[in-house]
Amino acid sequence: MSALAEKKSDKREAILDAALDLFVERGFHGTAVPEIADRAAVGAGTIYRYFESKEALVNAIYRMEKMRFGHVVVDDFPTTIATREQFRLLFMRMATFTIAHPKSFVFLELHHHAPYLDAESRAVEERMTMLFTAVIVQAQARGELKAADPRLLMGIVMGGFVGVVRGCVEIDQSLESADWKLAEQCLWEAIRS
Amino acid sequence: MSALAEKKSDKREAILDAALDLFVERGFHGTAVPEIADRAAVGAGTIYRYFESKEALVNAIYRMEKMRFGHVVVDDFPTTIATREQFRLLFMRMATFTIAHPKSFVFLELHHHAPYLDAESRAVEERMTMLFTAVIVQAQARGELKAADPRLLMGIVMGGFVGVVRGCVEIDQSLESADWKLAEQCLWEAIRS
Amino acid sequence: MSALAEKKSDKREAILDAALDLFVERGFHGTAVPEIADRAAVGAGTIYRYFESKEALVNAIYRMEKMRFGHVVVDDFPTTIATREQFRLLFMRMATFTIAHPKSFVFLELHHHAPYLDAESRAVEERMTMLFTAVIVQAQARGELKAADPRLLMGIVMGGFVGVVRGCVEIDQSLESADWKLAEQCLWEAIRS
Amino acid sequence: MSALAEKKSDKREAILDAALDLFVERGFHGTAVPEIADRAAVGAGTIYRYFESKEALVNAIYRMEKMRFGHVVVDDFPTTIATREQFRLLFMRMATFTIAHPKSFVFLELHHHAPYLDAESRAVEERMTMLFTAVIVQAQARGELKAADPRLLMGIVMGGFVGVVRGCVEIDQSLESADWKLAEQCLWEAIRS
DNA sequence: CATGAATGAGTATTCATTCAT
DNA sequence: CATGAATGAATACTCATTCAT
Repeated sequence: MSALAEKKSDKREAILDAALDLFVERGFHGTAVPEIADRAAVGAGTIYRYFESKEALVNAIYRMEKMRFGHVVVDDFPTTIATREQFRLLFMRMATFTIAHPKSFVFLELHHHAPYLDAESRAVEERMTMLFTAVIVQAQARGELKAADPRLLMGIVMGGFVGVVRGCVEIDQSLESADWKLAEQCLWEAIRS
Repeated sequence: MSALAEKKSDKREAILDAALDLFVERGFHGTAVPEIADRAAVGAGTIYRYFESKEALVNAIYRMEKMRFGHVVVDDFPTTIATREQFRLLFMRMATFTIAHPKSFVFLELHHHAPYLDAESRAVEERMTMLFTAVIVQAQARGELKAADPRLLMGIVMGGFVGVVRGCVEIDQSLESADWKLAEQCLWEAIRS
Repeated sequence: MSALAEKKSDKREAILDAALDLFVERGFHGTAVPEIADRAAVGAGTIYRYFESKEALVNAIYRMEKMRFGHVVVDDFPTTIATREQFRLLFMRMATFTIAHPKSFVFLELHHHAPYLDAESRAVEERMTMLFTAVIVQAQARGELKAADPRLLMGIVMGGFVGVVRGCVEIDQSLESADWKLAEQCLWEAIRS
Repeated sequence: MSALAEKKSDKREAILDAALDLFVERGFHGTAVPEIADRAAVGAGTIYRYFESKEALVNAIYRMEKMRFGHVVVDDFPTTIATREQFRLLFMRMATFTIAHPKSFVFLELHHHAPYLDAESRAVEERMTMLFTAVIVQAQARGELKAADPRLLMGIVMGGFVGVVRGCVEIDQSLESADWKLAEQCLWEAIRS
């Protein structure tokens, strides 16, 4: 109402942030709505002014974070540069996103295919998968990647990336300090022909 | 209570199986104890004859499965054969385990570092990690793997493996039919020097 | 706030109307204050400018409707005409009121002795009962009504009247079309000596 | 389990009794489930072992009491005796039921057509109404009742009966002491031709 | 031993009421 | 004056756990 910087609702944002944190820490079912309210410093009832239910809330977070991920990683993705450069760019953008929003990344990982995600959330996920697949297929056509099921290659790269991130998180190492360039090189060698 | 084959209690086994299934399907907090009892075809109270609490149950499963994984994957692991062979063996043993016990594998993945795992469960996990690390360090000493933090390499390999499994699960493809040899080759190339 | 016709506040009236409707449809506890606000097309807070609480609101309605009923039914009630005529007049005035304000009548019926009615509301109710009783006692003194406890006779007449109204409401028959004259004759025969 | 007299579940009965009392005193929406549990001296959760929801509970009570009423009032209703005798029997059976189960009677009155009654409950109600209607129509055919819409006559009689009961309840008079014979005579005169 | 009825603390959600704008 | 966002106590309902049988 007052400050210019307060574009959208303060509280909505606070709720989303708090819920993201807690869902990452304790899981969806392990997080009580009043806990979210407490951490967001709002009343329990306030959450229901912004989200119809706990499920609606988790879905809102999923879609928002997935799209944020998409904006950072796939927006303006160059299709004409060399495959090696494409891979590096993709990987580094993913690293950039993960460093900037580590919780978001972990959240997206954890909720990949959770039963409480609704059709729309799943659609957002699917769109992104198809994008990646297309890039891989194209590169395979140029003979620059191994001739395997694109899903296998994608599984290896995304899984490997997650493995690196998890390694950092588990030992409380800062993500900035990770050897992203080396990891990128490893995973490139995994899939290049 | 008579048959020789019935070493441990029938019921205990049934409970563990049912709980494993449900924890994988719906998560720890998403699974009610009476549901476990129903699927195990025992009374709800019976669960508490074998396990002190729901947490004790999930920890028992975690330790049991982790050790089963260990038995299949690391028992009698040859230290003298070539690194390439060591990697292939490790990878294929992991594939064997995952094909034989897919739920167990997914369970272990999902509960990696869950807050309700107790100290002992974490210790089991740690022991296994150290084992893998030792193998990697040794191979690095021989100059056969990239000279990176062993945790990075392990993250890539384990993550990549999980990525392949998840890929199969997501598209309901049988794990037997996955191209394990190709995946193994990819991940070897990822980490070899 | 300007027009002469707007004696009391527009909004107060709208709130009373909306609340009457909803209390009849869903009961006192079954009606949410914001619902009343919505139907009255005012803000939820506005209700509290006019009424101290939900209870105060229901009491205000009760007293207002009870007094409206009183004005139609007992004002200028002739004490000198024949008992038969008195009864006919009373009955037809009640019918007139019920036809004009069916919701009000049903509301009064439903909230007869509700625990959230306060002392003043109960007093309004009592005054009206005493009036009726006096008429009955007088007529009994003239030997024109059965020599029973006046409360019994009043119970029969008022109950019978309600029964007729409920019959119409239940089958969605318009109250105008009811055979009021016949009903009046029935109930007169019930109590006449 | 033990006592012979304990045919059905003790607790189920206690819950039904407590709920009947409270629904009569405070209405459906005005009664909290834990209040019912308290008065029934059972845990709140226990209610849900016997009834799926609060609505299921109120419907169970409605059906049970309606049928109990039916058993007392309409079972073995003689069709061959004189109409005057039929009416007296009906009326006195209703009085007997009301004296024996006053709360049940008031409950049935209050929940007549409540929106949370389900189709089955409504069907029970309808069956009884049709029974009464048939008796009235028959008597009209014999020219012993006024030639009015049977629903009107039924409304007058049932309404009048309720009026008498309410009169007693309001002044805390015992129902036994009511002058049922006189009331019966009044209502007979109301409808006889 | 095994059971499942019983429990009550805990959960998601609603709603009467307040108050800053 | 009027509002409706915000609140938190209260509600219906669930579920881990116990215990009499």
